[in-house]
Amino acid sequence: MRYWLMKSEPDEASIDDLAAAPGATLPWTGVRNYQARNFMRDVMQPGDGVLFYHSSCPQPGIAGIAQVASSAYPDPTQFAPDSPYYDPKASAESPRWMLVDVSFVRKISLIPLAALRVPPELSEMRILVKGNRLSITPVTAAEWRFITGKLA
DNA sequence: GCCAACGTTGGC
DNA sequence: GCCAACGTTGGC
Repeated sequence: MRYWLMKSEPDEASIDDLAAAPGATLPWTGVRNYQARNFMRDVMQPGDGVLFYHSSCPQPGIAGIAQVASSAYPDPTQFAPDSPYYDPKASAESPRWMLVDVSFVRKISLIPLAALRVPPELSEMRILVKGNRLSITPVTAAEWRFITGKLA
């Protein structure tokens, strides 16, 4: 069992959108970065814990808890010419981009980015390292416990 | 809108 | 394989 932080722009898919989705589950479409893809393809397992992070918005921060709900399979948006995530170099025979399904666990009162930067226990979090842009990053068990342990 | 930081592309 | 140019991310 591993833990992850996954960024989503709330305009695209917020924690409320996830909760409202059919089965409270969404396919994590649109990842077009190899490192993030490899995490989903090679390392993630159903049941892994996910910190659902809102990015590129007025209040960036952790907005909820989710979990990995499938093993990896090809991201269908790479094959859709009308999708912003279309990749002409991908084909059904050799898909480039893989994703997992993510399920809602619960919403939390937002933990702002600025609050994450305060405790020394979280100072090594990948999300907080300067220059980090990865949309999916591993979270250690200690970081997970520290964050989820403080929730009401 | 700005800008730092990073990833990808493509010519050589 | 190098590296400059370009595009993107994402907080502020």
